[in-house]
Amino acid sequence: MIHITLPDGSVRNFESGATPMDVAKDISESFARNVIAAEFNQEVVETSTPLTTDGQLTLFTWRDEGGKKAFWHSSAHILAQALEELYPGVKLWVGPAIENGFYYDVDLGDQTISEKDFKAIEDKMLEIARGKHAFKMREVSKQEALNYYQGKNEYKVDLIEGLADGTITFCDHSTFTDLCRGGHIPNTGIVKAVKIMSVAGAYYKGDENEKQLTRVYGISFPKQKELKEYLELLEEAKKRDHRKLGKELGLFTFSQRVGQGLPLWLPKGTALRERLENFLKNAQKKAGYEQVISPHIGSKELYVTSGHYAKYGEDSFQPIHTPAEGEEFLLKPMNCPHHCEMYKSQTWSYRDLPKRFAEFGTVYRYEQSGELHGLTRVRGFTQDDAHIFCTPEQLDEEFKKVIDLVLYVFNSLGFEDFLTQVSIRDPQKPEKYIGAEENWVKAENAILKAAKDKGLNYVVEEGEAAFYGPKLDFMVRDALNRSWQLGTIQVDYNLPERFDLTYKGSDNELHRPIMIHRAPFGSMERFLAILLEHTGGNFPLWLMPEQAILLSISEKYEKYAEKVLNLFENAEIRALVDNRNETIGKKIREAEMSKIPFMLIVGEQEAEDGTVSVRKHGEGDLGSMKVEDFIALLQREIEQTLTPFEV
RNA sequence: GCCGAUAUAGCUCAGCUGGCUAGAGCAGCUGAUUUGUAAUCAGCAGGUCGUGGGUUCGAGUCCCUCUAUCGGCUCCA
Repeated sequence: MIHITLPDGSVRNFESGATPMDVAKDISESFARNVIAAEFNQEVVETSTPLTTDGQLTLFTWRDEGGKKAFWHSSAHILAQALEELYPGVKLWVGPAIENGFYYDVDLGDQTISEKDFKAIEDKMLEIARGKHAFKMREVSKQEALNYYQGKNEYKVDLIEGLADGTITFCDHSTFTDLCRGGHIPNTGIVKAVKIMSVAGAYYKGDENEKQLTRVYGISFPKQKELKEYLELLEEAKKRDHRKLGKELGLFTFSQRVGQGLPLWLPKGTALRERLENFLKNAQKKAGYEQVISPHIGSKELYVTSGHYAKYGEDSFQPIHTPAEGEEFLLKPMNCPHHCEMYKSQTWSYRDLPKRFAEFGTVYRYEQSGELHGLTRVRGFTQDDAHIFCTPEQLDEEFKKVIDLVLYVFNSLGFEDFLTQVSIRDPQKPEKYIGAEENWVKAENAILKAAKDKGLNYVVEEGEAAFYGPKLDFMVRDALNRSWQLGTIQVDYNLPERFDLTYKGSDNELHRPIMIHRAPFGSMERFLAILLEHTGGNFPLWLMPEQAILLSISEKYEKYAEKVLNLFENAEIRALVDNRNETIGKKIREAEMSKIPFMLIVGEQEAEDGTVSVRKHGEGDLGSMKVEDFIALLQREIEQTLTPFEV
């Protein structure tokens, strides 16, 4: 019998010869699965090492974020050492763990790293790892720290100057030393697999005006197998890339000649998009919205009034001049000013409010070329925009109604795993925002209250607000786990002020309405992109461009196929017929690849019995059934995926 | 915009260190075949190798410009 002291101080008894893994299993099965290293009496041991004496055992896991962070942050140290050895004179800045892996920012001087150098870096890292060097923290005085880097590394010196004496620590392993706050695995030997993922430029201190350093991205694992699985996962994710699927499914395209960031919607993509629009229009109609339309350009004066011009004038497409009249116009970068003018087209009583103007408004923004990305970041896109003009008393209620609408949209499209974020001002940078302090406070409080009352699980982000007001954003991740803002709701006291919007109150005085900007999808382009990546192109049945395809065994059954198609059309089922002179195998293969949910094979048997032989995408043969039974089946499935919006 | 990489037929890709009329599969067209649950067979056609310039006896291949795309950074009303 041996006595093992666990990290929490408790002592347990085990048979002599028990391994750290046995101990871990004893604590919990799920814990054991995540053990990556064990330390016994301050010696790192294999998790399968038999323990024969009493002692203290520390287990390292990456069951939680902390474990992964320590593992990857330690790997960043190994990367830094490898870079120092391979690129003499390299100056290190920082090397944190990130969500998947780690990076290190370095100044390579006049040297460069490219993909063909990755293997050498990986080999060097593994060589260092195999040395099983312990990570040892030590405290140093500010002066010692400065002396160490003075004249050798201005980035570290700058870092240290911002730190308080007495809080500075170095971490050593092998012959390598780095300024570091800590959080490591016991030694380098636990890192068994590394992969350099990419190199990129990254601005020093994240500031565009500073020097650009080289950022080396990597990932590491305690087992080779896990690295392999991770890389396979990435390959899988690539298959769901909306740019690839959009091409394969014929939804949209881009043309170098039309211009970058300007998507071209093909017939299938347009049908899909229109279906999404109608879905939202229906819900909005129930929720008391009225559709409006505004033009694609507006006078520069309009955006000067709104304040957008001063803030974003240089980032817009530059003014269109009409020399004869001397006027200037901008391509519409947002719809709100237009809707404000619509509001001003007549006088309103408090009895008329809230007024809800909705528009699928196409806007144009001159995004920097390097920021463009498929359909998620484009220069011309359509917002499912609406502006609600309401009284201060109505604000809370209206805001909550909008949250309900956004949640309805997300639920109907299968987005369950979204984040909500309350974006407020950066108190350090008041110059970024317009409007009175008291209004900002009111607006921020209104959003926080609504989010709380609705039970949203939100995070608060300082400095993420729009320049005219705070917002509540709904974020969804793409196939590669990158987070994108989709739905947004914003409270605005400023535009009503700038446009001098009013309503007559019950006291017979004029009052200022409050404006809510909101877009449940965010933009049709980005929403569809993320939806594509989530579903891999297998959209909810109600949204599918083609819900069923009739595949004739041979051209002889064309008449019957057409007859069934007619029945479908009467039942408002979107279907088509593949009556080509091809084998049934080929027709099935192509229908499967184009992700049509139901394939209906019709041949001699079916024509005789008035049936279809049903094959479901991804599932296979369901057997044959009467045409009317299939119609009922399909309609039932649609009802299950699309519940109507309840106000 | 910045750093790095990439660009060959409608699509996916091959073309080694520069060397005879640039290849394949799929898609397309023509013909044969009339087919029972993920690719029937044969033939034909299709590319000024992203653009413009340069080096060279010779450039898809090497160098530069521009354009677009990809991974990041910065930005995102």
